[in-house]
Amino acid sequence: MSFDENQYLTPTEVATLLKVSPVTVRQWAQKGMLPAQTTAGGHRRFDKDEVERFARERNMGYAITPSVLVVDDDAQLKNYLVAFLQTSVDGLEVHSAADGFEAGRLVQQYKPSIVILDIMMPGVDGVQVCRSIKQESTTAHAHVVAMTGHFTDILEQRVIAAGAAVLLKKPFDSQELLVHCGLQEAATLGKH
Amino acid sequence: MSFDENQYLTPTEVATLLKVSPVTVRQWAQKGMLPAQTTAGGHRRFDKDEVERFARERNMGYAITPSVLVVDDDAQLKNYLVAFLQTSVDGLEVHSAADGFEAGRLVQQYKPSIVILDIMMPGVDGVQVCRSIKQESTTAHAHVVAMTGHFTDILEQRVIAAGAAVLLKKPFDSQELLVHCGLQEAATLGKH
DNA sequence: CACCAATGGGGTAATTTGGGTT
DNA sequence: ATTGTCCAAATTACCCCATTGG
Repeated sequence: MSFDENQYLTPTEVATLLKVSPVTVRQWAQKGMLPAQTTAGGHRRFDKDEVERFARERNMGYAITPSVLVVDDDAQLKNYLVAFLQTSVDGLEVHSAADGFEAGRLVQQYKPSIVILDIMMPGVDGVQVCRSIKQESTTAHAHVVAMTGHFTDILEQRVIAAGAAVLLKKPFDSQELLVHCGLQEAATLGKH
Repeated sequence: MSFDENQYLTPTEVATLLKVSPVTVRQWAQKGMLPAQTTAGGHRRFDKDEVERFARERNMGYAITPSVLVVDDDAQLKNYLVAFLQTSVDGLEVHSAADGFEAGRLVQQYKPSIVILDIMMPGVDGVQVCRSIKQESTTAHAHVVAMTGHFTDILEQRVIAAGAAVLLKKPFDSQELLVHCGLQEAATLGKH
């Protein structure tokens, strides 16, 4: 029961995620169904990705902590969005990136359920990023909410074609963002 | 300060690598299972090679499979380097990225032991990328070989300060690359 | 030199784990 | 196929204070 930052999972953590007892997880590991590494003392450690794959292959309910990734080079807007989301939705895990490299790293690390993406960042082809997120199976599930200060119909078409759910025109209403993220209900609950 | 690399690892770094808590690393050190040097103030510093040996002797996972990530927007050079590395070193795992987003994604996914990085890619601040790789504990171990077509002493200073092992001036000799990657021996072996 | 957040050390107590067996 | 229980051992939490590194 430790932190979310760790890349590895302990047997009980896996058990909790897969809604099973630790003993069962142990068996799966012994039978080689679930690949595991070991510590010096022989305790097993599991890779998040392996567990996820294991769960998916067997259609098990895998309780992934929903998280949001905000990608924008405008530090002010980025920080505002992070703060807004964190205060609006209780317990929501929010990360942010200011450039393409960080965005890629965090997408792969957290595999967020929602990506709020500025598609007109200097030096970053947002449409390509969106396409990339959708092409990789480990991140394709992400709900991409794109945004831009230079809205055109053509751009909107391209962004949607790349897999985004919507292209928002800056500036936009905060509540509108929540709606497009599918978080409006959670937000209402969180405010009480 | 920077001869070559971070030859030494701090307790938390070791803990992250071996998928264990810092406390446990401390115990291992106390019991003499894992050799450690100590600072004047009594804090422990671990030798990279010792940690690797420790992990190998107990066949814990620990990224023993060395892998290389090539980052360059020039598709021709990128593909050449990938092909060259794969044929030079037998069984070497090589990946490549052409933009910042892909680079970030692959760094996080494979946590390569070596990153060959063009630091003057359009729209990508290579120095920042290098710094980012070195700052994150899960990828800080990577040996970064930077390269550029616009070599200056100032740039070299900045790149090295950001954590790269070297800044190569394009064009460079393939053998030279292997040397800076620490792969020359493996290459020789692979050729027979 | 002082400041400061993050990290590390020592120690004890609490929790978790693997394996055998049910 | 999954889980309960027992036990010795491994790992971790927690406290308090020192060190590290900017």
